[in-house]
Amino acid sequence: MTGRPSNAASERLRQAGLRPTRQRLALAGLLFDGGDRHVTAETLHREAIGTHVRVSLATVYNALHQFTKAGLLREVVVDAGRAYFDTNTRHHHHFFVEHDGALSDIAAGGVEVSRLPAPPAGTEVERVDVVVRIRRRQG
Amino acid sequence: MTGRPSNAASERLRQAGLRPTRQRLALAGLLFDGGDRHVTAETLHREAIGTHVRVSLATVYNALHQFTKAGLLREVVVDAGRAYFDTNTRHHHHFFVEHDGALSDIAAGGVEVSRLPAPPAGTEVERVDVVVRIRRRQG
DNA sequence: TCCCTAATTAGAATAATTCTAATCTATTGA
DNA sequence: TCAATAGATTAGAATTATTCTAATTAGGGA
Repeated sequence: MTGRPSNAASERLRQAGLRPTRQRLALAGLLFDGGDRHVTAETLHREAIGTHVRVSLATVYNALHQFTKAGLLREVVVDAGRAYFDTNTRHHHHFFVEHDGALSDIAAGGVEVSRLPAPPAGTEVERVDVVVRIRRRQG
Repeated sequence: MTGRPSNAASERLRQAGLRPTRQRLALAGLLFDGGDRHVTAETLHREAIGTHVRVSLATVYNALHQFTKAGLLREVVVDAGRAYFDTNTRHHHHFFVEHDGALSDIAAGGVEVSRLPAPPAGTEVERVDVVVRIRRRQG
């Protein structure tokens, strides 16, 4: 076992300026090997533990924030009590089921926001987020 | 001091099915005597203490949630770490400055959201929230 | 290889919120 | 009017979510 690790996750981390440590590689594998995902620190940590990766919850938080700063993830604000992270970093919006915390994407082209008023003097728009809160129909 | 309290705040609470207790009257006064406001539990508690109202932070949280359930307030989700409450309960949207937590309203008519995709099968739309994240222009 | 430096990890501390036991208040009946 | 009862309310304690920082680990040059 001499060669440097050089799989996709490792390369992705390297290019983001983050050392491909054991913990980060494992978390990146869970996050990026597959389709788009939405996670919280808690769900990702539980998943890591479930696959026998030894990593603390604090490290999961650190990694999620580092990945976000590096542009590999995007934070989604839909719940005042919990931070969600999305592996889809393209501009898009969300459906959110408050009852169970389920999140799903709406492609940017799927919603049109028009007639936005000018932002307050001295400020500029950074991003426009649309959250469609939905609930399961009773029955 | 015999007559029952019967000012505006008291009446508002009574109609919401909430006892007009000393704590609730004081908080309602701070919230509703004036124009529209945005508060967090922390800012409202600080304000109450500043006006010599003895009330615990937990009670402020309770009151904010009770007022929200009664339709006197509306929760605004713009920050994953902190709950904001808005005295403007009409349908509308928000500008949010992440750096300092400043919130301001955008009248419902000020934004148009069109071409919304149908929500996932078995669900119905409860509310559509638009958050325009802005930042102070550097300088 | 060893040392130096800087990045990284995770236990401890903090911040935000909720829970629940104790307290208070309104109402009823005597 | 007064006491007893039931239900609502308050706030200290507990929990949950997140961040901080000291100790550890790892990379790169001599």
